[in-house]
Amino acid sequence: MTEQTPSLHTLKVSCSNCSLRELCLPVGLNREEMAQLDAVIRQSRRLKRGEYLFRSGEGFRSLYAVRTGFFKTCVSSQDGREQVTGFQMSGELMGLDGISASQHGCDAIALEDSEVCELPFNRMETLGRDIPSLQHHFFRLMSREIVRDQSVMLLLGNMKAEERLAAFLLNLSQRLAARGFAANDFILRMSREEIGSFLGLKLETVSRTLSKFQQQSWLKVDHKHIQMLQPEELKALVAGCSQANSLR
Amino acid sequence: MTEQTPSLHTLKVSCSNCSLRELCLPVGLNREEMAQLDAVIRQSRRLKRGEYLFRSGEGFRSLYAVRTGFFKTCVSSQDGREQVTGFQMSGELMGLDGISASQHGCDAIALEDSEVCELPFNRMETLGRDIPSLQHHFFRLMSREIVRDQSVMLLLGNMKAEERLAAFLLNLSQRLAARGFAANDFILRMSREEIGSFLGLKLETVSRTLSKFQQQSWLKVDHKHIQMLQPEELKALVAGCSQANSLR
DNA sequence: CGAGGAATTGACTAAGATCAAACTGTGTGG
DNA sequence: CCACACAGTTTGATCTTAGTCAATTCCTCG
Repeated sequence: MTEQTPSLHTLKVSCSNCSLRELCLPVGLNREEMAQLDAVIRQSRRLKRGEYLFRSGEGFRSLYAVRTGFFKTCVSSQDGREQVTGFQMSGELMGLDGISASQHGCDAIALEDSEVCELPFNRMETLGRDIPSLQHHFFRLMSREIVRDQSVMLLLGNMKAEERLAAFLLNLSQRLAARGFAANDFILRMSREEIGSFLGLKLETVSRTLSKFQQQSWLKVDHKHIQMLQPEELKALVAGCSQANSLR
Repeated sequence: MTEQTPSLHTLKVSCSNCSLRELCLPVGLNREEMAQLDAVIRQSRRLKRGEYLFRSGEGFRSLYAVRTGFFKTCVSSQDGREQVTGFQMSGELMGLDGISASQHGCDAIALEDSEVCELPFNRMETLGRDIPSLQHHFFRLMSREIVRDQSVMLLLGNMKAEERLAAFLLNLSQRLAARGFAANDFILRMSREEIGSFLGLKLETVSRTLSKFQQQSWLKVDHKHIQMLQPEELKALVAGCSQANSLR
């Protein structure tokens, strides 16, 4: 038997022993199904901060799951206006918008050095036919993305600057907590401008609003380091205007 | 042979002879597959103007395709702010957001007397495993919805009132044209308030902006009756700021 | 260590929201 | 069939919020 000795870099990462399994593919697969899945998912790819994972218009072949690091996805118009459509952290999926036209509909950019798993879509589709629960999981993932987008629409269409920022911070906090990080003490991976782009605000407004929250001692803001001193106050602010908290 | 004589009301509508087939399920099915599909899709349900097709929070069982008529979907926050997330016309699908949580994530309301086909989701899912092109079609549909939502985010996050309204009218026009209706002369099925809710504007702003377009003789506005006199001007207005025209 | 990008803060502006009043079809009930 | 009520719309006046422009400070990264 000539088993290849895997070098550290090409070490096959498998879903079966991935710590993100619960977040990424929470679907009851038996041992054999899991092996099939592992056979399809490509070893992880590393990206440096600022690197593009894919660009709008590029041919679509795969979905990508964040293993480590942090991404933004954004669409931009011809005249260069950019809309950040989401920020993705470990266990979250990118590229679902590419299926419809067989080409990516947005840019995905690493906001810090990151690592992703590649999920070749054709093979995942085929596998889904053999593993109903996997197929169902993909439908759910796509649906969840649609629900999230609807929350963003509600935010952009109806909420004031303070409400938007509070909702954003609370959502980040909650997602970090779900990954075992501190909920009330974290580092922003994105700039004020990127936050603004996501929230439909200008960077100055983001900055001012953060300062305002700090003055009210709801937050301690030290550049990218955020401490939520009174998360209840932020929650009270968005209590009325959010339906669920599915922003991302 | 005891063939049931179908009454007018329970007349089984079949996909195989539906005039919307190209819009709704543009997927190369053979005769037998089409028969399987017809067996799963429920006869159409009629709704009067103002009636709810489903409500946010209700159990999710089916997707719905508009056969005739016009719908809006909207999410609302606890304190009653409403965000219209889209307007649906014949051949378009509603309910995709319900898959993720097994309950509907928005309200769907008929804006005129309408008729829908019900697509029981579990059965469609099962059928998808037998008919790969059908499965693929559903992934594409969901992805298209995500792409559309991203355009709406770009609109809500970056565009001015005039640009939003122009993009909205052009999108409507294009979709009507795709259904064989006049592109430049149509009736709005929704109120100014509903347009505003969709576009993140107040009804007064929608009204003023329509008046402005009329003053420039880009439009003739007679209540709900819109005539586009100079669509090129509207196109020029949104040329820079839209990526594609996938609003809905 | 220096340069340049990111963030903060202030002053001013403008777009759209809000409030208010008047007008117009539409539809309903007498 | 007409009159009235009402919802939807238009338009004006004013106000508020967030955007724009600008100056300064402060990291961060090469």
